[in-house]
Amino acid sequence: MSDEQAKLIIWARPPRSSRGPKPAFTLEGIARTAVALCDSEGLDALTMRRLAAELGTGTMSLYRYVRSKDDIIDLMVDLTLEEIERPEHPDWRTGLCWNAHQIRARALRHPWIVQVDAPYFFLGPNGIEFVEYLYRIVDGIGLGIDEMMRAINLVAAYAEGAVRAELASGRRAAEAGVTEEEWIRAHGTHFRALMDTGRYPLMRRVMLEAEQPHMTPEENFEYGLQRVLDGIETWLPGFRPPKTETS
Amino acid sequence: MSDEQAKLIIWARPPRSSRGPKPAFTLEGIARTAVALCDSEGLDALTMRRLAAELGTGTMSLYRYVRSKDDIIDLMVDLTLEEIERPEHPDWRTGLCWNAHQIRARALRHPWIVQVDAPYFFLGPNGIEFVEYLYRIVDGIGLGIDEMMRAINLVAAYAEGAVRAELASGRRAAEAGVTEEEWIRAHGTHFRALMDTGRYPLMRRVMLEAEQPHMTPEENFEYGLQRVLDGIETWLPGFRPPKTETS
DNA sequence: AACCAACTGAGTACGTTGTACGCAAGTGGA
DNA sequence: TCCACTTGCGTACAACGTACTCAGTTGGTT
Repeated sequence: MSDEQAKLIIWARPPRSSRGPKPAFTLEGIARTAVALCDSEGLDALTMRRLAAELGTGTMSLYRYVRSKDDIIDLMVDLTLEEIERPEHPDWRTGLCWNAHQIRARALRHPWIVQVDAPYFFLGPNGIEFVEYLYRIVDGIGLGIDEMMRAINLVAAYAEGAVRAELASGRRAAEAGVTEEEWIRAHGTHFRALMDTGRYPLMRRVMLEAEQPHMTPEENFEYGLQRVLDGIETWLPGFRPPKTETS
Repeated sequence: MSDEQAKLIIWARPPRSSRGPKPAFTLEGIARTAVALCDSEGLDALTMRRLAAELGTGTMSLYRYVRSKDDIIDLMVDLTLEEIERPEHPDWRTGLCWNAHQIRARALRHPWIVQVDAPYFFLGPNGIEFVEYLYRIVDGIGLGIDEMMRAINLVAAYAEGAVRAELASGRRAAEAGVTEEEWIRAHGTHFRALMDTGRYPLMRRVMLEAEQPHMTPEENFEYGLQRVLDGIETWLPGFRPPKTETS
């Protein structure tokens, strides 16, 4: 861990000389505090002043460790990859499926993640380890490096997009702060009127049937994921209709 | 168009009475100016003062039209849906494929879109028309409303996730402001050293083979999209070869 | 024709944000 | 011992979203 800390420093700050007082904090500690803060109070609560107070130090002290607030967010994203285990899998489909669910679980634990701009541009120690792990899942099944990359990116794109849609609308609804009844009163009548114009017969059906029990978000995610994996499977070289694995 | 303007007002502000001076602007005009501003200078350039100046009015005058800056962004997102045509398609696959490409094209024209938090929570006039259109694509092929919704959401999740990944890393690289050579010097050597540890043989292969020509982003997007559509197709009623469930 | 309620545009001001700058104090190699 | 170089951190500033306020404009009512 302290070995990886050294790598982090390269990204966030130039390496320290041996002169001068010992730093009172570590990048990891700072990031961990920031993650805890955002987990409980959301990304908007992450302020340099607030984070410093949480750490019991002065605001500007943080800039001895990072160059900007964005650096902190990069470190936070990398830190959350630490909690994703990396077991071996019997085949690529099981592996990619498991991975997609891990991505979703992480996003549910840390909902602020879907709000950060380019979460995968910065590759910290955990990120590197994670990406290598992804490639290992699709390695040895007869794919070239480009095909492996495409399969990984495809599953990642779906998982990110789906979980983002799942979380974002919920957060927006919460931010609006409206109780459900208030929302219905403000917009529901307007919507109902729009539906009654007859211009939107299909959306009308959606609204009517939306009142009966639906799939859980979890099941919806799983459904889409299986379709994506199906798609990869039909395209994979050596694929046989019954579940035969080429090795 | 002025009919739709009336709907917009319902969302953004209570309806106007006939008393008092005529408003100098329209919601659509404000949103259009804001879109032009963000297209050319990015989402960060969108400030209330800047937008007001662009319109040739006072900053606080904008608040006669919207309740907050977020309202403006909602209007902008809806406005960009206006430029997506809605032709008929011979079959659902052609339709969903075309739609995914439209989503990508829109994001390339308006890169700031992938930065807004929950683009589909607010359903403006164009958004409603667009969603109804999506349902029309998958209507009449024997799907229940839930299945239709799932098919649409799946393609949307992939398209959003893929285009977000495609754009976000590019924007981050641009923001870093580093020329390619500088980036290589700052991080490339660090990366090379990491690769030389032998811990990441697959990423090493990626880096080595990444120097030769790759697929264009367009082709990569198309590849993933076809896999997603394949996945839907294998699941559609009337097509039942293998039913592999892993969980 | 006169009135005034309801609107308009817009200036001023406030709280909060990220962070540049500077300084006193601490520390290890010379 | 010295001092180059670190540390934590207080102060300060520009820019942000927006609440408050007020003069000016308009059209329905009298």
